[in-house]
Amino acid sequence: MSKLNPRQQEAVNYISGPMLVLAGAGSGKTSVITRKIAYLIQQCGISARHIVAVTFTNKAAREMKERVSSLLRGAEGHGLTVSTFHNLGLNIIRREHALLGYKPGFSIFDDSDVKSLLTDIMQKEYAGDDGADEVKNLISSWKNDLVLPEEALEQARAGKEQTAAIVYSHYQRTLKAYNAVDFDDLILQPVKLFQNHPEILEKWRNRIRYMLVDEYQDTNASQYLLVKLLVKERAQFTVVGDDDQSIYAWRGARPENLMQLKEDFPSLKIVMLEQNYRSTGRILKCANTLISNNPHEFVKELWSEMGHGDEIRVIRCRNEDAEAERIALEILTEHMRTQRPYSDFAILYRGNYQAKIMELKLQVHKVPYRLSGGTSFFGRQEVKDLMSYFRLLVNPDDDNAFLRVINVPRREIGSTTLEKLSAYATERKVSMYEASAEIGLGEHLGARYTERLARFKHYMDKLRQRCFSEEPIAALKEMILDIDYENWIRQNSSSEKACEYRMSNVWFLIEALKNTLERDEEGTMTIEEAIAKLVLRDMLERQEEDEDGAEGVQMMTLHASKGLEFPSVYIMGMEEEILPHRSSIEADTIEEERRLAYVGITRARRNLTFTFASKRKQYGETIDCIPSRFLDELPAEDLQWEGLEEAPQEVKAARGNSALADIRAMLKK
DNA sequence: TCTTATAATCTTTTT
DNA sequence: GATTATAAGA
Repeated sequence: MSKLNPRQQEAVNYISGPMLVLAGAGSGKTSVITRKIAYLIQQCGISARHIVAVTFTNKAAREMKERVSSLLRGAEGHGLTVSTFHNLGLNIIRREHALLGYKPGFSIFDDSDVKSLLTDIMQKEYAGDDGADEVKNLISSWKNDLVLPEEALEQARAGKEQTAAIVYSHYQRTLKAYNAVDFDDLILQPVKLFQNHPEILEKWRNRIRYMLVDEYQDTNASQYLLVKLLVKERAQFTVVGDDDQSIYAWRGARPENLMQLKEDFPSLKIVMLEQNYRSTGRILKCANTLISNNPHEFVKELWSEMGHGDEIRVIRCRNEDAEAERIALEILTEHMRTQRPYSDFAILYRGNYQAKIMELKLQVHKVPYRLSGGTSFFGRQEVKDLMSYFRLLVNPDDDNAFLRVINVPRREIGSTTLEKLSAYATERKVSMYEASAEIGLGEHLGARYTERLARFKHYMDKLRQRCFSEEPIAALKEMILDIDYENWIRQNSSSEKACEYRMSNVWFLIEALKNTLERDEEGTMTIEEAIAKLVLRDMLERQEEDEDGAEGVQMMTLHASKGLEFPSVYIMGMEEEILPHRSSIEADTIEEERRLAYVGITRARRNLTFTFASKRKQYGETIDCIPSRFLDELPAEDLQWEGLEEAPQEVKAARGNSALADIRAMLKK
């Protein structure tokens, strides 16, 4: 406790009522949460079983767990729950699935599953699939706002919204038929359950005596309601958040929830943490000046005792190639000169697509790097294939998984056969998998094709039995050999090397499944649950870290960098249309982009460098870039510009940070 | 009826 | 500059 400053101590010690901790970047927020958990257990005599801490990412949950256990002795921490919102929701649905009308082994649809299902529905039923993405976003925001299909139909106004609402109800029925939930359901369904079954809610309330929520500004309406339901009258909770780091409004987060808290819980105690233990004064000044351009409910200003520090550099490069080259070379020479490990450096960017060129340059100069986050692993064909096999094994109702694996590898079952199977299955009201071996199918399909379908079903049936009665891992490994998946991958790979790499992903996934089963503390995990955890990416990142070791330059999106810190930070692509992103300029959500830049800046401990390109290739065409407006909002006296010599007159003038709007207008013309 | 080759489309961020 | 819809071969 002596390591904490007075404000932090206050935040840890106050347990008699609801509490909000407004924690600025680098103000020791994780310390407060972890120490508070230890305090609750050791000083207040609350059993760890009754404490639940919720975060947004698996990474944060894992880190918190580790830090808490280092503060505790022996079995004190046994039964403590530290998990993501989605994992908590999954556990609730798992335990209460019968009441919600789901069968055990239900599938979790990830983003790409949802998208393919929606395009399918729209093509079949509503002539055309244009705007499937838009519909997906609308449905997601309805779900985040606890709007059910019937209500959506009522309140939908414009034509677009109306079709979306119709698709929504269709979509929800289909999910139910597939015995599947999507990510939003993981929160929505528990909330519905608690609202309709007070006795179940009571049960969970008795289990959860104290609740802690991290990154509270990222909660959406349904997540907040879930918290509110669980803590209700007792109101024993602490939430920690920072409105300046709210960067997830686009997926339904409501930073207003911070204000709402004061209204919902009038006895709310607020503590503000403003001392920063991470960055130099210059970096903080940069961050403060930038964010002061946003309107504020809570005004806070970060300060630190870390000294003034070096100037912040802004480097202009000829094009995106030179930009990446510059960063790679600089990290290389810095590493050589100062012997600082590569892991001291981080490269941050707005979109994942920017990573590609950077990766290339790092490889050329033999700089080791670690690319973290991203959907890349689960987006891989071989991973999707295998996951679909897993899903179909534990959930035969999952038509989506069925369609993905039925012809992988080739079983000579094409679209026409599947159309007919689908029509028959719908008529009989069974899943496509179930329908595959039904006698009546023969009336609609030739013997040749019914035979092919039946053979597949019988194989999977046998495999399922083995998975549940004997060693599931061994059975799955055998399956991969049975279906000769390696050969299928080889045919679809450009080279033998690519094939090898993809097969290593396959075995990695099997290993991850095995480890998830083995690392379960209670020893009660079933294969269904292990697969569900895999979809939520739990247990996966840890293994990646174990394998690669920590050495290497860290590359990630600005979003993924939240909560982390690095001695040296490079933020690339500081240009209009990138940061702020084009669509944010159009939608007029510049504030969120500014907060994104703020998050990036506050990741840096000692050195901070911005880069931008004056020309860049897009759509295969070269376009002129305009430096980001955020650069102009930084304190000019703390910046050191570089590479402006050959810049066009307009950009040069922009440096002085005046009359910028005019110059921009000029450049745009 | 299934598979392979060519043309048209887009790119934010994530559990 | 890479991934999905469409058309022609097997």
